[in-house]
Amino acid sequence: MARASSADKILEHAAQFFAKKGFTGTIMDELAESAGVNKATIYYHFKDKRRLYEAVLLHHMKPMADAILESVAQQHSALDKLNAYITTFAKENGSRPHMTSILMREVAGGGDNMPDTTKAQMYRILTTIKAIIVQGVQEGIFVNVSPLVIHFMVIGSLSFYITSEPIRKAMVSNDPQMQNDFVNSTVEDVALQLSQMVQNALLTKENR
Amino acid sequence: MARASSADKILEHAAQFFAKKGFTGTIMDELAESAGVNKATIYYHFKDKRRLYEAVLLHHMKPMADAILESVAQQHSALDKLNAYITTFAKENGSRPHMTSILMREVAGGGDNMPDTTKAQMYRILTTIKAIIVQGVQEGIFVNVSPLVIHFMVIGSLSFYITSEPIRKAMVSNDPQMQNDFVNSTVEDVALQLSQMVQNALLTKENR
Amino acid sequence: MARASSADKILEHAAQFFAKKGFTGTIMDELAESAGVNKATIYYHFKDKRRLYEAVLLHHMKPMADAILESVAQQHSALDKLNAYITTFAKENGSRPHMTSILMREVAGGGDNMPDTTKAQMYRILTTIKAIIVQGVQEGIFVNVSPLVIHFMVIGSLSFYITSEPIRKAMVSNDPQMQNDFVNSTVEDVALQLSQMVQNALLTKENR
Amino acid sequence: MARASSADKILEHAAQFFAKKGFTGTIMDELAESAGVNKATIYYHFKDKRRLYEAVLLHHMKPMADAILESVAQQHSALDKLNAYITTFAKENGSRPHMTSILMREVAGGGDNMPDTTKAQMYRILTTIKAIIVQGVQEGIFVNVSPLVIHFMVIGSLSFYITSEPIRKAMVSNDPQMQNDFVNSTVEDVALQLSQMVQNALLTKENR
DNA sequence: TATGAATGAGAATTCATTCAT
DNA sequence: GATGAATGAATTCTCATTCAT
Repeated sequence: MARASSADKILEHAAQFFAKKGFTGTIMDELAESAGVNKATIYYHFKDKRRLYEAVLLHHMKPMADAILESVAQQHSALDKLNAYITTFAKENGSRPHMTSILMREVAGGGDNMPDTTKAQMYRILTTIKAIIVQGVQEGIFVNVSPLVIHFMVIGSLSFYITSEPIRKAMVSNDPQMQNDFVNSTVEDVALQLSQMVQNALLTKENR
Repeated sequence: MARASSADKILEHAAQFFAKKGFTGTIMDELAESAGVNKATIYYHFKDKRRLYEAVLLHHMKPMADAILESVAQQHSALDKLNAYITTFAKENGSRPHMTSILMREVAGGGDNMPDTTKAQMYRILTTIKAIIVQGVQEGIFVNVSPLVIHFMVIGSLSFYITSEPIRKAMVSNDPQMQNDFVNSTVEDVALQLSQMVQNALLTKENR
Repeated sequence: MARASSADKILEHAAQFFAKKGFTGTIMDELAESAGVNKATIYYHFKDKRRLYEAVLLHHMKPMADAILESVAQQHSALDKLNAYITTFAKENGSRPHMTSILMREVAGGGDNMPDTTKAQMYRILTTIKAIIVQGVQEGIFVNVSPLVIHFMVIGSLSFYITSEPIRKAMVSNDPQMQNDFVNSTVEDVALQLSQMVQNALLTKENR
Repeated sequence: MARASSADKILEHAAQFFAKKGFTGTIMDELAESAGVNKATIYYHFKDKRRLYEAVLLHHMKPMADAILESVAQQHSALDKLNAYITTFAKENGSRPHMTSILMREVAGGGDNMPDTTKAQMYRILTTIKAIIVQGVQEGIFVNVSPLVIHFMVIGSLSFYITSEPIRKAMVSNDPQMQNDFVNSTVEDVALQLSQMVQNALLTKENR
């Protein structure tokens, strides 16, 4: 396997930094050192900090959205699609925790510096959940509920769960009793419980 | 009513800036101009940027946690407490959207910048939901589920809902059809739906 | 007399640097050190390098153009005006050699980064010589010649004379015989000779 | 005709850049792109920026000085020599406007960056005008005047005329009336008028 | 309380130059 | 001859903070 190129290393470390420190909190000097390249090399490949940021987002968002849409497309019933949606969303975000953090910051900041390419991918994901719910309602198995609420319930729950890991760890270090409740679970566990809850919330009485 | 003091104006505009731009993204010069005060005046009142940040958080977090704990304390059954928890959390955050954004950023960043006073308030809130669920399980009406998952479901859903408003607006401006689904709803609506869903998820079959 | 303010000191040293090194050749660090102020102080007063440059030009160009127009206005005949024009132009430039250098660079570069305010002052000067020549032609004492050629003859000769001093000195250091011809003369001398020549060139035969 | 070699293209574009932007203002990346070659190719051919600059100057200065000295040498009387000097100087510079700009910048900057080879050529030109005037004085047809003043009058007038073309064009674009005076003339025209004026200035009364 | 001026310590970006291929 | 990648050394600009008034 080929050694990771400079550009790849930069992209990888940049994702970590942007996640942990945010855009303004990320310092190019530190990033360069962390990635093991000269600072000017970052500029050679990405022109400037903002474009590096955009490159990082693009690098993750498209595959993530692709994975979600694909896994949903492979299912037929609205219920299976919903589960696929939640599961894949959880899996993708769980394996790209940096991206989750970055997107949370973007949401918190009103998305003002979210590149259009990223917005486009978010829109694809949002459109997908909407279609699933519309289908479920037509199938007569879902109550008529705002797709938006469902969407935010899913991404909100999972995003907070994924990104809150360090905080949870810090919290329980003061209170070992909470260890079990707060730390020892996986994204998959949470996704499963979430699936169950969302089903309970969405399914009409006669379909539960 | 007394004219807002310099310190109050600073606090107010600082909350906006920290929410919109984050801690590192907030520039003291811009804050001063926005608040209509001299930059040195900020330093006179708050010593430095970090202490200003802490003042902003403290200013909002304590009342918020107080309100939640109080409203929960006024209820007796676990179910009523749960509803009070969700409703008050939603109301408090809905009226302090800046705080919601700031906390989301903190979570995204691993809480490294979060002052201990803020952590303490978050801990109070977290402890409350845990107690509610424990009570519900003891009452035999709740299934035994991780309080953490419930907590993140609530704060995740609501936080994303509240903070995503500008993004949602931007999204629908391209697609007026989505207007109804994506924008025309209130935090209260969402809190109600969320309450219902969380109940469905938590209540044992015989209690639904 | 008040001590020179930081802004004044910066302006003064900046003129020297821009004259000697050009815009791109001027290094803010060096300028700050030379002016005895902190680098950030330059930015505090002038925002950025370009605006500092513009401030320097504005600071000199307006008084220079004013002086020329005034001295011309005090004369009545075209011939006296012409002499006033040349003499004042020479005196003003002789006492602001930095400005002369800066303007030469601007001319050499096509004026692309000459601020509009500077262009406006140059235009005033150019308009003045034109009016003088038109008047002289109407008075019947000047031959009909392009004012532009006269203008460039005057500013070209004087600008080269003024700015070439260091080069001339360097040249004669190799050839002491040339000392007399090349160095020992003043701007006033040259202006006088120039006046004489321009008169000879402009006056109709019967008026010489 | 052979396709221009890389080195030729570089030399050509470098002259443009050095004229338009100056030495420090010329950026190797931009030059490479403009010349359509890889940046490293410039270094392959010219070693470094300074040597490229020297190559550009040498490429033009020697032929220019040669042409002037030759054309002067073909004349016998001081008057004819003077005319040849002015005419050839104008023609050479008119056909190498980049060189004129570069030399103006050098003069403006005190010649610190001027390579010795270039200084040598300038010295040849300067020596020539001096010899012409000395001869004219000996012939009894020229008044005794500083050759330096004559020299600067000639090169100043012509240099400003040649290099100011873009500025003049910009000026008249606002004032079409000036079109005729300011733009529609050629270097040859100006050289002719200049010759006439310099003759009037130099010739003793009885020889005019 | 409040402020205009000033600044030290960064932080982003630039740019001439080199080098392996 | 030529080039894409990489870099060291600047260089411009920023920003939290201080201080005299």
